[in-house]
Amino acid sequence: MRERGGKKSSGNLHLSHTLSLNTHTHTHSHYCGADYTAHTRDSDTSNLDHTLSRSAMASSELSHILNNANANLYPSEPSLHAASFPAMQRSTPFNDTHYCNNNNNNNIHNTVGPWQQVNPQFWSRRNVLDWVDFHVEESKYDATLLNLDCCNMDGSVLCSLSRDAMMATFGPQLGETLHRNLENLKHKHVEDITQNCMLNETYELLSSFLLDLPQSPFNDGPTLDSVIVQSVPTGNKESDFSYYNEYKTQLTPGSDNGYESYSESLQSSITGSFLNPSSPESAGSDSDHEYTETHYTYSPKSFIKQEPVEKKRRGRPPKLGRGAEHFVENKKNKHAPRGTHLWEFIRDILIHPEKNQGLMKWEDRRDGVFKFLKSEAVAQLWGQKKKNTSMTYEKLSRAMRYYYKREILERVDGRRLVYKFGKNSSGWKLEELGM
DNA sequence: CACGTATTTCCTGTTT
DNA sequence: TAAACAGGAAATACGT
Repeated sequence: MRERGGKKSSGNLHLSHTLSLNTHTHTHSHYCGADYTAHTRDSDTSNLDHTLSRSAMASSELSHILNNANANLYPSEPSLHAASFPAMQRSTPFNDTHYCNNNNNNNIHNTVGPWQQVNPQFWSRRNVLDWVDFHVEESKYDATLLNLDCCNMDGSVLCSLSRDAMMATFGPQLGETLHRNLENLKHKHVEDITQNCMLNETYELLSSFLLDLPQSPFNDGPTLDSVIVQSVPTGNKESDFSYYNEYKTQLTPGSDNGYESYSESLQSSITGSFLNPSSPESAGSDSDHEYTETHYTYSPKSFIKQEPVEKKRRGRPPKLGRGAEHFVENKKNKHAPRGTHLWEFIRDILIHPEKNQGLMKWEDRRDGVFKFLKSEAVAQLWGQKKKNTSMTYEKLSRAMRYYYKREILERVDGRRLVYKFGKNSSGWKLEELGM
């Protein structure tokens, strides 16, 4: 699993091995597809994945990529388990060069792990471990100086660590390297998500998208480039991440299942692209959030946390950046188009079962009862749509609960992750959809 | 600018 | 025990 081009670990401790011996928290081969006996899964999800994997094979390259990823992540599917990462790597602009921008090792091109494909936020503990291990080896750091317990965290926890926490955890030397690399990975992943999103929307949905824009400047003869350029975020991504990091003070340990983490991140970055062609925000740009950051100064002996310059923002993040606002204004005058609200977003995922890749499913199609299968992935997708990287299912579900009172949703008691559309919702019934 | 709406964030407590 | 669920309270963006 940690082949990395056959490179030997030059006397350094293999962290992943050591830690897994200590903790027994890891299942094996989350992403290599070699050993898949350890996984057990919800049968609902499993069945759905079978279905979706089949249907997904038909169309785009991204679907193909997703299947390959699923094969690695859900290796219990016998027909798919042989597929491997090359397709994924091809699909993402995320490359070794970028990843390796902090070091000069020649072996690097062969030694990066699958974790590099994935938003660090979704890393499993195993991924975190591999990532730390990689840097320990690259920097010839003496791993015996590391407290292995400190590596026992998943990506969401890792991402929530501030710079000084990283230093404290991994020591000044390694901590600095890791911090810098993590920031790069996070930033790069945001770009990847955006690019994936744009390309999918553009290629898959360009015609309907443009047809939907009677007032758009594109009527003069839009080009793919013009769409993409207008859609690329211009905001300060760093602020988005610090926003996320600083808010995530309560560290909720994420799933420890590597396959799930991979899957969810892929679904966040890939599946989301298919959804809501008419949503303005999905084509919008980052806003110039002015979230204040906590600043740190470093001195050899101490880390001094400086007080934030301003108070931290709370509540709803800005919908769109200025550039995109412009764009959307042209797109549709004034009124919020279909897909703007959370319940519409959820509905739109549900009414495109062939494209939702197992994020959600109908429990009772006629009654409008549905279930979140990958709640955190849906939340991430919603966050992606709203340009809010800190969205979680917990927060999304709070918004869902507000719908009960408005009768957009009805309660479904005793069933976790299950909701039902209420009388004030629309657009989901078979009749309404002409089916 | 005030106000209403629709979240988003945070929190405490409860249930599964 | 962790993950969901429930809702109150407050913050925030955005439209009117």
